[in-house]
Amino acid sequence: MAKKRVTLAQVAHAAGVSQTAASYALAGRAAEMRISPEVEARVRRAARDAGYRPNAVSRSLRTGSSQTVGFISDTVATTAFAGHLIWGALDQARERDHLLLIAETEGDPQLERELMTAMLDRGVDGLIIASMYTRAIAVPPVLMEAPAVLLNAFPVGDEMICSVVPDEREAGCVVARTLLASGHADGICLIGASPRGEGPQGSLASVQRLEGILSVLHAARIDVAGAVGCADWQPAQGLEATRRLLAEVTPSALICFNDRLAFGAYQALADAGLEVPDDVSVISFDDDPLASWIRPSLTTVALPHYELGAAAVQVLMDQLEGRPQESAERLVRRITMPLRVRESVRGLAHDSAGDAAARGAGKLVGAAPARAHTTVQ
Amino acid sequence: MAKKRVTLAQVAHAAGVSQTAASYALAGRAAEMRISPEVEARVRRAARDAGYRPNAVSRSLRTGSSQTVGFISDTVATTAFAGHLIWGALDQARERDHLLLIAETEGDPQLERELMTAMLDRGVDGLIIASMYTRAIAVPPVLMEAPAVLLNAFPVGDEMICSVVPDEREAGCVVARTLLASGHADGICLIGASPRGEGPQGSLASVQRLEGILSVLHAARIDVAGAVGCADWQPAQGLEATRRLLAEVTPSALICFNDRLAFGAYQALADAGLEVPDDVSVISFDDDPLASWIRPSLTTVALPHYELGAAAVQVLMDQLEGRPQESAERLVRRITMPLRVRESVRGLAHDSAGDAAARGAGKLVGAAPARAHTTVQ
DNA sequence: GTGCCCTGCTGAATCGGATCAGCAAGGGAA
DNA sequence: TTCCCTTGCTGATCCGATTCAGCAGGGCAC
Repeated sequence: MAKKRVTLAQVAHAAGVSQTAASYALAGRAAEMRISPEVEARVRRAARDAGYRPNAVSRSLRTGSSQTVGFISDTVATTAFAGHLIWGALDQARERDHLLLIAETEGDPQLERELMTAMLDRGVDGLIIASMYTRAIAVPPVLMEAPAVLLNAFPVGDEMICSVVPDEREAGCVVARTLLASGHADGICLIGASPRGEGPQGSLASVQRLEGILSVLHAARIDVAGAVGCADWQPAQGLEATRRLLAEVTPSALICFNDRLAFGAYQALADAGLEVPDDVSVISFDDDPLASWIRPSLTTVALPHYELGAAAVQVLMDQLEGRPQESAERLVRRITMPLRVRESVRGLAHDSAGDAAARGAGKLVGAAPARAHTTVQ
Repeated sequence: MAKKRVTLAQVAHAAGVSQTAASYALAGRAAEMRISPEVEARVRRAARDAGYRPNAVSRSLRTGSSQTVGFISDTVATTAFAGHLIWGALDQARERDHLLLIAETEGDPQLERELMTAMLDRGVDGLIIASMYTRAIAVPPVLMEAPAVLLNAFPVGDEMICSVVPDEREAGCVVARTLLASGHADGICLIGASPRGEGPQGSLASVQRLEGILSVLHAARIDVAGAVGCADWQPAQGLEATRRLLAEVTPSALICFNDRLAFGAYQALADAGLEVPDDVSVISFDDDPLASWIRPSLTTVALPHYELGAAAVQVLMDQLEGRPQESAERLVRRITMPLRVRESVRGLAHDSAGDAAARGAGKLVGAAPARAHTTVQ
C-alpha cells in the first residue's frame, strides 16, 4: 500500500553517480567537494523525480543532531492561558527548522528526570525546562548532557544555565507608575500580597511585583493605604480579600496581583456599591483572556507568554550554534511585560481601537497575534 | 565535560560477551535466544554499572519505530482551555512509553503538509491531526505513510481513517433533558444557533448540538420559544443576542451554545433585572474555566478535552499494535460530554461538594483531575 | 619524461543497536 | 563410531545517511 520510501542510494543510482556524490550534491556542497554542475543538476533532478526525502533518523544517528528540541514543563503546557508559551516556542523552533518534543512532569521530580532522559535518548539537540510560575528549580545532573534553558525559572544553585523570565519587578513599577500617572496617590491598596510578606508560597512573581510597586511608591513618598495577602490567587480569594479590605479602608485604587483576583475584587466592589473606575480604579497583572471579557475591561500588565516561549528557543539555539553565554549577566534574560490599557483605571485614555487592534499592533513589534479570542467553539 | 555516552558495545565488552549477547540479554530475549542466566546477569550488571542507556535514534533507524507520536493541530495546542487535549494525549502516550512531537499549522494547509512530512521524516510511529473545532478535514496523501487519527475532525471524503470526536448530539440531548427534568417546558430559548440554521459557519458542533436539543424537545412536543443565532460565539455576541431575544420574549430558560455566550447572556439578563436561576435558568456547553468562576456558577456540558486527547492516542496505538479498525462503524469514536451541574439551572440539586470534588470524582472514571484551577500565578 | 597539482569523482568507514544465520561443544541414540 | 540434536553463544549484515581518504586521468612545468 504505502510504497517504500526512496533512499539516497536509489537517487544516486538513478542519477548514475555514487551515493557520496549524491549526498554532497543535495547538501549544497557540490562546489566545495568538486562535484560538476552537470552531476549536481542530475542528482537534484533524480531526487525531485523520485520524491526523495532524507531520512532524518539516519541523519541524526550520523550527525548527532536531530533538529528537535525538548520542551518539558511542570504544568504549563496544559494550563488555561499559558499555552501561549508553547506557541511562541513552536513558532520560533519552526523558524529554525526544528520540531518540539513536549512533555509534562506534573511537578514530579522523578518523572522529570525520566522525561529528560527519554528526550536525550531520542537525541534532542537541547532542552527547555519550563515552569508554570516563576521559581527556583533543582537542575538534575542528567540535564548537563545537552544545552538547556530554564523558562520562567532559575537554577537553585549557581549552575551555568540560562534562564528566561518575565520582568516582574519592572511590571510592578509600571503598575505603580500607571496609577500615579492617572492621578492616584493616597488610597492605593494591594490585593494578593502585602508588604508584610503575605502571599503565595514560593512565588517569586509575588515578591518581585511587590518590590517594583513599592520602589516606585517609595520614590514618590507614598505608602500603600492597605494590603491583603492571599495564599492562592483565585477569584474566590480576591472576593474575600477585597471584602476584608473594604471593611477597614476606602481605597481609591486596587492593585490586584493577578486578573483572577481582580475578577473577585470586581464582585466585592459591586457588592459594596462601588463603581469601577469612577469610585475605585483597578489594575492587575497577567492579561488573562478574562481581563478583556469582564466589564469594565481590565487594565493589566501582560505576561508575555508568546515572547517568553520564543525567547527560550532563541537562547537555546544561540547556544547550539556555539554562541556561549558571554557572562553571568547574560545568563538571565528578562522579558518586558507590556501594559494593556483598558477601562478599569480612572482617567487613562483607553485604546479606542479595542483589544484586537491593541494585540494586532503588538504583533508588529513581536508580540503574539490574537487568536484565542477569535476562534469558534 | 559531558562524558561520552555508553554504548552497547562497551557494555558487552565489560561483560566479556558479544554485542549480540548483550543486546538479547537487555532486550529480555535471553531465554528465547538461549543466553545463559549467568551471562544475562553479567550483562545487566555491566549495563547498570556503566549507566548504559540505549540510543533511541539508532534503535529507530534499525526497527523503524521511534516510540514517538506526532500531534499536529490547527490552533488547539495553544488555545486557552483546550490545551487539555494535549494533556490527555501526553498522559496516554507516556503510559505507553511514547513521547509527543507537537506542532501547529495555524490553519495553513501548506504548513500542515510540511509539518506532517517533517514528522514522518523523523520517524514518528503515527500522527494525530487535531482540530480546534469539530469540522471536516481534507486528508493530504502524505498522511497515508503512517497510521493517523483525526481528533475533533472527520475526513472530507471517505478515507479509511479513524476519528475521535465529542458526542455533540448527545450533549444537546442532555441539555434539553436537563431542562425538562428541572420543570422547564415553555419558554426555552436558544442563544448561539437557531433552528433556521443561523450559527457559526462550518461548525459541526453547532449543528449537532442543535439536533440533539430539538430531537428531545420534539419528542416532548415542545417548541423553542425563541432563538438567536450568532456568527461568532464570544461574550459580546451573547450579550447582543440575549438583548435582542429579551426584546421579543420572556424566556424561562436559556440554552447557550457555549459558555462565553452564556457569560454575555448573564450580563444581558442582569441589565434586564432578571435573576439567574430564579427568573431564568441558563445552561450551556464547553465547561470553560469561566463557567465555575462566574456567579451563579454555570451548569454546562463539558467538552472532555482530556479524554479526547487520551482517546486519540489510544486509538492510534491500537492501530500501531496491529488492531486495525474492524468496520466502518469503528472509524468514529464519540466521547461522551459530561454534564457539570452547578447553580444556573433552577431546581437542580447542585453538587454541594463543589467543583473540585466534581472533577475529582470525574477522575475516578477517567476524567482529568482539576489542575488549571488550582495553580498559582 | 617524470614529478606534481588539480579536477571530479568513488570506496569504505561510521553512527549504535537489532537480528539472522551459523558454529563449536557436548550429550544421547543407533 | 557416527549421526543428529540441543545448548550457548558470535560474526556479519542491515537500517540510511555523512564524510574522510583516496584514486584515476589530464594538464602543466621543468
